[in-house]
Amino acid sequence: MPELPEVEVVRRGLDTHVLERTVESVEVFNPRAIRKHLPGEKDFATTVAGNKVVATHRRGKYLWLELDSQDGLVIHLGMSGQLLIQSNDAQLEKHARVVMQLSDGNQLRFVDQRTFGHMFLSRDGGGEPPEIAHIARDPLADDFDLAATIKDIQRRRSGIKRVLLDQRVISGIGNIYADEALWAAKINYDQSAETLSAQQIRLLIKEVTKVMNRALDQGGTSFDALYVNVNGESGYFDRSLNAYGQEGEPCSRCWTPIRRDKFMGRSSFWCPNCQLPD
DNA sequence: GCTTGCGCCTGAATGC
DNA sequence: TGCATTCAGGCGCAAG
Repeated sequence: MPELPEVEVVRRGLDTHVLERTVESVEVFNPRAIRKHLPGEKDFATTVAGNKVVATHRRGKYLWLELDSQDGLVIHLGMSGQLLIQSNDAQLEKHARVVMQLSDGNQLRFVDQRTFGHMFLSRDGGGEPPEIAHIARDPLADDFDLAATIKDIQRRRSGIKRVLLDQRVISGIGNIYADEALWAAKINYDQSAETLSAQQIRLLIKEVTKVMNRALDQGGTSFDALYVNVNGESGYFDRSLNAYGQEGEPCSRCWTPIRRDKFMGRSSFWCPNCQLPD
């Protein structure tokens, strides 16, 4: 699934292939893809069409295209979403949800098998879309405030992993990066955030940032001219994972078998020796 | 206000 | 063989 580094790669791709182009027409193939655009399909298509893309932005895993009408086209890729640049005559993908005809003869296609992704038009007159104002800065953002984030984490009583996944506290961290950062920092996923020291949290954020930067360096180099995002897969999957998906495998630090727990309707992978519960 | 549980969705993998 | 069930997880809603 697209992690934050992949979303940033997509944004850069949009900068190259969509910026300064006009959206000539819009076709919605699955209304679920624009379920958050409350005025509906027809309004979406007619309001987006005719506008030029003047800037691209990202916050956490949200993208938005700034249009010359000052509206913002907000996009989230969800679990399986891709943005592809294809020529007009290229065969439509099976899971194509929204197709936008661009003025340069190409199409911007939103393809999403599992339809967790979505897009909508924010009509607030430019600037940051208010609909995503609750999304915190991610660790790669220029204005990410480390000290304030540490303080915010320390006042939460939930388990640290739930806090890491809470986009209002810190954005861009998914299940995989959370497990890997917790493993690297030797912290149990269920330990209450308020019991962690500032130093421990700083280490956690440092680890997650390191992983994101590595994936970003990788993703940035495997970029095809006609593909904004090649396959929606994380560059992180190419690297060896220390915890995520490693159930039963020996921990690479202490050889204790990695354990898997049910957590928030998903899985948590952790080393029962290195990441002792509090 | 804060914390917690879960529904949404598809297709691959697994179970009977 | 074939049908049913489980699993994956980002996000936001709603209940506690």
